[in-house]
Amino acid sequence: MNLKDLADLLGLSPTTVSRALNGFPEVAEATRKRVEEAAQLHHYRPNTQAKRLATGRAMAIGHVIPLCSQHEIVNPVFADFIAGAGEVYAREGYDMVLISVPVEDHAQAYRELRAKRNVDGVIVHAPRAGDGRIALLHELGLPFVVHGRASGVDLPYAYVDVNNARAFERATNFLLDLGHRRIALLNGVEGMDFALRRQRGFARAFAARGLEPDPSLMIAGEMTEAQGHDAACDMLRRADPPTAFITASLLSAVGVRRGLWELGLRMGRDVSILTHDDELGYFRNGAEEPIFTATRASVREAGRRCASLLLDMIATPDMATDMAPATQLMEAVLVLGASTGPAPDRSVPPMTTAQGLPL
Amino acid sequence: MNLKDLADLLGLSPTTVSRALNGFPEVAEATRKRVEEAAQLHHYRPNTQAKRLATGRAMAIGHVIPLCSQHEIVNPVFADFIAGAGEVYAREGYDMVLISVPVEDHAQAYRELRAKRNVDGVIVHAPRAGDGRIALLHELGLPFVVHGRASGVDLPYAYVDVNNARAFERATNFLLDLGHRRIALLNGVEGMDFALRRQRGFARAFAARGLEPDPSLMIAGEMTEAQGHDAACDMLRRADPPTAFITASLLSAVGVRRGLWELGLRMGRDVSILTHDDELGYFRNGAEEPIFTATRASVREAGRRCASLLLDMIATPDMATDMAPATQLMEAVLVLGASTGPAPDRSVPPMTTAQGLPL
DNA sequence: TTGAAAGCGTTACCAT
DNA sequence: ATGGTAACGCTTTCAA
Repeated sequence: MNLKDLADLLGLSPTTVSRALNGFPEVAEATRKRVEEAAQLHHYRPNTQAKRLATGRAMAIGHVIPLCSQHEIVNPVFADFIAGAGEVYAREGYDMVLISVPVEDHAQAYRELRAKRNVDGVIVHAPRAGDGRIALLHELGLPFVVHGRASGVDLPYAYVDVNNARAFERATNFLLDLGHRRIALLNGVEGMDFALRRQRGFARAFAARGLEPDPSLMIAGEMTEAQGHDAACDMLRRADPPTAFITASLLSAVGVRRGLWELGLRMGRDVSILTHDDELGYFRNGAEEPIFTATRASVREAGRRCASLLLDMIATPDMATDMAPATQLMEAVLVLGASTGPAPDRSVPPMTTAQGLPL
Repeated sequence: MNLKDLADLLGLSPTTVSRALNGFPEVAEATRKRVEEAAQLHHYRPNTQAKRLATGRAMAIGHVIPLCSQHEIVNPVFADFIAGAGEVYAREGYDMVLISVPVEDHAQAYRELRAKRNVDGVIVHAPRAGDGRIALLHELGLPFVVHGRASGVDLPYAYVDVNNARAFERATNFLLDLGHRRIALLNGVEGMDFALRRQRGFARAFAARGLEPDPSLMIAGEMTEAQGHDAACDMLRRADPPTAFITASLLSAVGVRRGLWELGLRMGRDVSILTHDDELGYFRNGAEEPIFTATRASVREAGRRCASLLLDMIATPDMATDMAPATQLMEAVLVLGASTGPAPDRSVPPMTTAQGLPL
């Protein structure tokens, strides 16, 4: 059942039927009703490909996943981001196309994407510092929104990001206020923009007090349970162990926690742990809540915002030139709960949400 | 730059250019060469939408994600599966379209998918026992491959699955052989087919020795770290605690392990833990390796196989009627390593791969 | 070996 | 308010 069949059936022209179904104002109300009923009855659905060809819009958004054989796609955060974005696309009638690209040939892949015209825009995942994709997409004139940012890229571009630097600065300050001086930072893979910003915030807190973090307590790598465990065991066995850990993901924190147990130490008494839940701006003390669940709402929200932003940009092309209002920085939220287990010697007071802080 | 432009440029007809580029045998070798060079030079890429409309093939596969507000999409396994499938699609020139559907209206969603013709086939994720989607897709005549199976569905259908029942039967037997009688099963969400099969295997091992598992030691739920932790703490504090745990995911196992530490117990000495890594058929003792990494290769492979299978089915439509050779059952692999920490009283011998076992 | 022309199922412009 | 017709950019059939 296509448009013509339906039109013939109704004794109308395809034009009128199309107009009726697409809500054009000039069609008579009685006609519209008749058309809609017939469409319903015969389960008519316009052929996507034909529509796309005729309108010149792909009605699809590409999510390009850098496939460096390792991280990112395995990141559970990714799945929730996708879920959030998917909500928006579904509502707006867009398809979400996943495109995994071996990191080697960005350029080629994006060019093809552009030339083949099968997406109207692109979400850029996992930006690195100085990420070349931004300049490339600019050059190609393909609308895009970055999930995160890319330090060192001077071009204007739309993004949705968490305030990673401030979040880690506050977390570090919190620990410094409690008297900690030897604080370990378990960060994400070097080169990733978010990791860079987190490190900056960490260093800034020290610098503000004329202090310096110990470089040997700062490590970068995959944010796995093993990373946390190994780092904790290694660092805590040294002559001058850290008294606190800040980790870039809940998984790492779980690992640190396991390390503590193995060494007979107690979280909140012997060692403090602050966890930043992947790209979300949540911190908490330890991992007394289920892994992943706490963060999901926020990542979903980020996905939703990225998608909406991009669809807006596509709808109003001139918006692309005036990028400033399109960028969104989700302020990090600090949620520091009491630690679990036996009452800690040094209790951890709840901290309020960081609202309206300047960037 | 479209086909006509290129043709004009070359002084050829669009027909010939199209033929040259699509490898038709009748075009002169010299012409083909000339066309290919010009195409390269001018970065010509056929318009996807036009091609799709003309050929009637969407050149896209849909991955429908049941969005029950909770599980599945958060499942990190999903991301790797997608990566594997993505490899195949990229190679074959297919797009991967992600479609998240609120569980309520399957039927409607699949019907639309079919009517709009924007995918050539579908991968069914997270099948439940008696999953209605299989009958629906059959009825719609939309090619599909299931990742997993659906107990109680009598229709023939193509799937790629792990031998969950046998994997859990073997794991249970392994523990029973060691003398364990009170074995806890920390399973996935009730209703999911894979969880059902795992439970069946577990029960089968007991039944084969005329034994019965204690129902109070069998729980079903989200496979999170918290699930494992809470279950471990709860069960181990009882009057007759389990001496071993079998968990349906590595995350749960990490939780159990944390529970042990908190209660002052040692893995491998006081309590054994066997972990089944999500849908992969890997078992191991504890979690001494990084979470998620061990499983990745297998899930990717499953993704690859599902995708290839579906593309084959699409290429040769008659294959759909003869489904038997299309199904693939990946035999579960048992990898039981030595436990970490101080030498356990009861050492855990390495177990070889299960190969060529009957279903 | 090449080309002209007719689709593919829409939308959009210009009449009426 | 409705209809004829020309795009959209490709593939495919039929001639030459």
